[in-house]
Amino acid sequence: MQVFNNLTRKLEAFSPKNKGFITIYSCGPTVYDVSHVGHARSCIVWDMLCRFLKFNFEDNLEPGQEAHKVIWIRNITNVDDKIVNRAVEAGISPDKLSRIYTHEFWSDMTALNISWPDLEPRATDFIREMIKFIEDLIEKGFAYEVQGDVYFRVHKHKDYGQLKGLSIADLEKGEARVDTNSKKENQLDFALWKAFPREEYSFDSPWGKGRPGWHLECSTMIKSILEDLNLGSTLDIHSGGDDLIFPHHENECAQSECLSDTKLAKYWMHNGMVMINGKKMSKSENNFMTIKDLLEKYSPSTIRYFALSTHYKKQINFSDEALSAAQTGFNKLLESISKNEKEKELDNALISSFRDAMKQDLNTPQALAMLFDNKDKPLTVSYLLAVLGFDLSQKTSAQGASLNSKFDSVMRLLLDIRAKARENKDFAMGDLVRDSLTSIGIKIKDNRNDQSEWEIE
RNA sequence: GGUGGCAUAGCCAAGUGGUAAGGCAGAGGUCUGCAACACCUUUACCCCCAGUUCAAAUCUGGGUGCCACCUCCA
Repeated sequence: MQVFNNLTRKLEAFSPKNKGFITIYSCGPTVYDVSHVGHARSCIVWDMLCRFLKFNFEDNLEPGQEAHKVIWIRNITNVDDKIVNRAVEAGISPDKLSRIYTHEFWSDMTALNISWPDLEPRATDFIREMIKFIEDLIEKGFAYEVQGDVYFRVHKHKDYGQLKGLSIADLEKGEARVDTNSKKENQLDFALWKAFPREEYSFDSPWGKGRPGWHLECSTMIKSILEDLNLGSTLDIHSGGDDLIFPHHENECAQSECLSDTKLAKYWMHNGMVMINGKKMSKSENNFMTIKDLLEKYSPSTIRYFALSTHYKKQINFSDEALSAAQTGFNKLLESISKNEKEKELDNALISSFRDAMKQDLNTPQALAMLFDNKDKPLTVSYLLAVLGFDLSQKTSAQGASLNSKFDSVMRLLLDIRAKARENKDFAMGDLVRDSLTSIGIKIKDNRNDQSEWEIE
């Protein structure tokens, strides 16, 4: 299998680091608000990767291949200034707020049929380990304390800039658009620990009350989990959105690699950003869409199909036109395979071409095209759709959330038909509608001005 | 200002040296009382210019356009 490794900017053959295991860490959400379509894309993509790895390395081994258990780790970031600010606004504790949005996130993930990660560490459960991590970095001379803050010395890491593909000198050339922080030895240095005077959410540390820097949690949790599993200190795959490459992932690399003297991850994979109507998704510019908004109009399968019909590394533009086309197209595929003659057994040639496409850095657009080309093989097509994470039990057009609004329209229609019948003195027809609805448990009420209303009993 | 990415039909999107997959929309047809559904058929010389090659959407150079990152972000 070939994957594009952002560390080398090349397509590389994927080979697991440890015998018997494949470890993947995906950067998860900061739980301070409802999840948006960017999270949806990212989660669908990495879910698809894990499902395919399981297909390829656990269940359908090729001759001579050893089985590997796939372990997917996705974190929940529940320490963050935004969480504290929101919590203060809402008048609840930051912990409560982050738990509320964690549940919101889970419900979105469930709706989208994203499989549960094998491990889902939360930042606050690893504060002690983070402090130890920082202490060790200070001891080794990679970090320094200033007035309750602790910063990482970027210049001490020889590979700094590797993920971004730049040298430290190059990075320094970039126009500094950040407020300069005079506490740092160097502007590129980043915080491992921030003094945090607010009582709402700070933790005791050797440097006083404060909170960990954002990048630290991933490094620490990866370290702890890999140690617990006895799998060394290098992940197979670290994944996340493009926007995380710098500085988030770069800094994770720096911390971890300076501490352990080994690579943090063998392969770095990044998904492209989501655009909405051709422009960057941005809350401040009011160009924004939540997963719940999207589920109002489109089925989970449509969203997955749409997300996978573009290669994961490319930008994807969520426009109504494209999503509607995806909905129509995918429903046609499902309808078609449900109507076709049943195959007796799986078509191995098709499975094999599908797998070849997927092995080429997850070429889902090509893999999906193959399914359209093989509508006459419903058994195999359904099987392969499941490999990509489609939940076919959701049925074609029974689009969960959009059902409600459609139901309203259908009821309106039935009432119109009944009104027409009564107008024509066809009371048998009118009563048929009313009595049938009543027997289903929907009560019809005719009010004075001939406006009928309904309610579910 | 620095860096990276992308540019394929009306729209979405594969293809990375051998003569343009697939989907949506459109057109024609089979089916149908008429439709819908399904099925069949059909629609592109790949942003521009120059070069390398027997051969380029695919490689090289130069343009143009769009986007992202450099600040919290999947």
